[in-house]
Amino acid sequence: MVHEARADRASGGEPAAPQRTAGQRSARLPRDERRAQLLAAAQEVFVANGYHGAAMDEIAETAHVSKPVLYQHFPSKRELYLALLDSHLASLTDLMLGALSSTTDNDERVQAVMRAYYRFIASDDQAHRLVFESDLINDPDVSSRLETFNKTFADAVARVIAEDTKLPQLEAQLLGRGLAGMAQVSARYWLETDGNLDLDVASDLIYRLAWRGISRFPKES
Amino acid sequence: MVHEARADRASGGEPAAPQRTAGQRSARLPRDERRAQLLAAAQEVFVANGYHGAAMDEIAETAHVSKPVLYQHFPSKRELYLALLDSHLASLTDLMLGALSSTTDNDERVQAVMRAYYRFIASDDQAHRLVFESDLINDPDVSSRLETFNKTFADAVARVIAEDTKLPQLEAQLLGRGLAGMAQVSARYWLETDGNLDLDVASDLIYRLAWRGISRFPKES
DNA sequence: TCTGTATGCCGATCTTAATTTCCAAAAGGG
DNA sequence: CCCTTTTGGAAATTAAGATCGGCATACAGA
Repeated sequence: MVHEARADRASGGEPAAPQRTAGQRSARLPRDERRAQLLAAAQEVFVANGYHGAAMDEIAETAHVSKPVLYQHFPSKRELYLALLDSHLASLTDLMLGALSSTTDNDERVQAVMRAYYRFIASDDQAHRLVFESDLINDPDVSSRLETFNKTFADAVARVIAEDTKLPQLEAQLLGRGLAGMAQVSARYWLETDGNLDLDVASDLIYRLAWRGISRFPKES
Repeated sequence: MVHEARADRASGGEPAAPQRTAGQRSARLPRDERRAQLLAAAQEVFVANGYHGAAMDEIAETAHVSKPVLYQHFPSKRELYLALLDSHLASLTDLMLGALSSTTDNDERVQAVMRAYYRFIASDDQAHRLVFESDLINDPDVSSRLETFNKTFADAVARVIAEDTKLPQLEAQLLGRGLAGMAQVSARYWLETDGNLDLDVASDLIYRLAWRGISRFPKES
């Protein structure tokens, strides 16, 4: 059951239709399109199995392509993973910073950020599994990229906090990290119990929890 | 440079002293002690390299023991890891539930829980890296154990929240998960920037953030 | 239309690395 | 002194990442 669909190339040169039916090896593709397709296949397999659980064999198979093709586009499994991670982190960063600059009111800012976070987690490519549940965290490149993102995000939140509470940098940053963690963890939990709670209801709940916590935060208890 | 410390056995049978100097292969040990020693060595290597980065070779070497000895105590690398994970999760659960039952005042409860969390993260065996930064999360056994712990903890917090706010189960649980995430993430950040902020100061900051957020949480904004 | 060239693609290996096991030697108790 | 238990060197096994050489296809220019 390995070579079930190979007759197309062996049976003469008749090019017939340029597009093949699903389940076949793909026809020749321009480099860019092939690359995009490989990334999509890798995304699927990485999300389903994690980095270590994913085999290059399976990624190639998912893309209906042989392994050498994969290696013509990405020098290694690790590079392939990093390409996906970078792409997701870039778009997530855009979402976050966009939400932060969507208003000048800090209250609304927190609400917008939380909602953006939930939207990202809910996005149907399950990018969050690659980003927040990576099993390659020990790789220095992976952890440094994640740390860069977390810092960017937490610092932005910390600025809002510092502005609203006059708390010193260091402490505002700790709170920023805490709120970032709250968003991440609660959103992932919400996703698993989806159907029970609407996205906006859930993210608003967390937003109110966060905002009540930080607004006019007292320096002494 | 692989077998640098192997002269003891090759150079005649002279048993000399029953205990060896450090760096040598160990003497015979009662089964329990040997097991404990192996667990300690595994803990060290797993923490330093993650599950996938850790080699049974290195664990055996760290314990000054050969690989077959390791396999006489643990049937596989995975079982060895699970034994450690179980042990850490059990003690963490104890810490949490202990903190929750240390008082009947919800305000103080939250403070005690946060402090306990920070203490666990700060514990010098770095157990938190095995628990919260595992690169074996895709293993069903690992993730189910983690989920069990998270549920236990978040449910306990959710009970406090429900009591204080009259919020429905579902929403209280979401907030519970969020606060658990806040504790985890902020504590790990705090650990990395240690020296800048005292444990009690940091955990109190987070506790106040959490308590302000949840106490008398309004059902409508 | 014919031919040369560059590009895309694949089957079949190669290689490495890490877990797991085999078997003979040593240690210690009765 | 023998017999059971424990130990380690070395090797078997497996699995997965990475590669080699050749074949087919599209297309440009004559």
